[in-house]
Amino acid sequence: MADATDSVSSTTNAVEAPEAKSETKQSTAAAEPKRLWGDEVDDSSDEEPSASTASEDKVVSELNVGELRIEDEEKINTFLDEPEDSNVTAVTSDKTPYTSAKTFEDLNLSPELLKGIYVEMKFQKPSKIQAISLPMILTPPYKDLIAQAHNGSGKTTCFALGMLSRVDPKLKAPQALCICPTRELAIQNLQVVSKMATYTGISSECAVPEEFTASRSRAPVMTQIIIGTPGTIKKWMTIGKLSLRFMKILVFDEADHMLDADGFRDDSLRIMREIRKSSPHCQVLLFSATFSDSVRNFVTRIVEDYNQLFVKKEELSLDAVKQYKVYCPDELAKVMVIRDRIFELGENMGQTIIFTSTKLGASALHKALVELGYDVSTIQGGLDMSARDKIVKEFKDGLTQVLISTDVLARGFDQQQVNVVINYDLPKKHGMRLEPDYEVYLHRVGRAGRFGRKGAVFNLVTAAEKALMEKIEKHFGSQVMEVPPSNSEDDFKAALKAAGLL
DNA sequence: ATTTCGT
Repeated sequence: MADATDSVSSTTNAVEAPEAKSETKQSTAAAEPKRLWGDEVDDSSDEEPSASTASEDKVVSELNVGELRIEDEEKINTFLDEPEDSNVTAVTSDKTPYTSAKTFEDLNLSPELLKGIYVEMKFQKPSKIQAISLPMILTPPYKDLIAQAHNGSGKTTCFALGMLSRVDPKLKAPQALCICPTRELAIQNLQVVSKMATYTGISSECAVPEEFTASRSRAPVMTQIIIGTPGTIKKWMTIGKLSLRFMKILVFDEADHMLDADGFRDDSLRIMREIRKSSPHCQVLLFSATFSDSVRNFVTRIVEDYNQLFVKKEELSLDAVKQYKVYCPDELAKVMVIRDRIFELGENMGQTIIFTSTKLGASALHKALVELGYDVSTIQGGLDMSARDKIVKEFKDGLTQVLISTDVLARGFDQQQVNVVINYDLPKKHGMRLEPDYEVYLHRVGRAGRFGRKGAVFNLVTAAEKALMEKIEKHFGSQVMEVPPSNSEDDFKAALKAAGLL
């Protein structure tokens, strides 16, 4: 693959940056301390001494990716980095040479898959994260991968292409499995995969709970790519409907949540163990925008000989949107803010998602806003499957402007028209009054400003939540501007203007 | 708390 760069990189253990200039290899890497994937990468200002990036003769590429630094450790680990803005770091586990993909042609994909990428998906070239991760995924020996990727950076494409290119189109048996935390995310991912697969003849289906269908009455799975939620996948496995013998690749979307003790860890591990029993060489990919400390320590124990890729915390999408806080004396004030400010000003701002922490809270807010005469819809896990599907479809079709949601949509939900996110309440760690759930906060924020679009987040904060808000600001080190709740529209107008929405 | 299922 990648014949264009053969002469440069055939003997180096390198993932080349997409826009790497061939002349730029400099020997400045010696002083770089070894950094493991589990280490904190944030808050420490520039650990990358920018003095070494001698900018005189440097052509700044449009992707802002400079040359890679290569450093051989005494161990087999090789360290790859991007000096200029080291927001993506890849760590390979051995000497397997990887060359980053400047184009999709570099990836040795089938012509049918390539056509799907260009014609159906209308992609032109790999995003930064795709350029680096895809060669790691697709180059034999197929190593496991732990990848932290921005919200909306195209990580779905990474594992979708991974699955599609590892599947043998002629073998009519399940060969790729993707596990997601919610039904909605599984359905969304399936839509991406099946669109990408248009010309390949590769089949895909969802393994999610359905309202009127019993698993036991279905035929054994012959679909090649399965995307689903833990419960249904487990069910299909235990009743023998899902053969694992031909499984080549296992993907965890929102991997940190899937492997969090407080999330789906038990289910995920059980599924993974079963697959490894039948298919010991099944490749495992872990993708998420966030990895909490405890999870990333755990994760490195369940995969071995893995490649890894991570980005700095401050690069994780928080800067793409403007964050605001509105101190509200009580809950009524929150409703008034939504009514008088967001709804009144929001006409041309695109769609809005209002997050609540509980199903009850979602229903209560729904009731209040409907009573005020507003047309909102609400989704939460307590609803019928068909109702959930309908509400998501209406929102994705643009028929609904405002959607109230629990954290069922906090992760991964991709709707590019969403420019405003409202935290009706702030995410808290389970059972902890004063401890914010930073990961959920970041994922909620990530629903706005998809793919670098403009966006604004309004945190509606009561006195009881003030400490949470302060901790969140401190944790991310990002400015959350205060907007007064009631004085005049002008403050909100200014906030929305600053966010680029008015 | 939230998610997913089973029972």
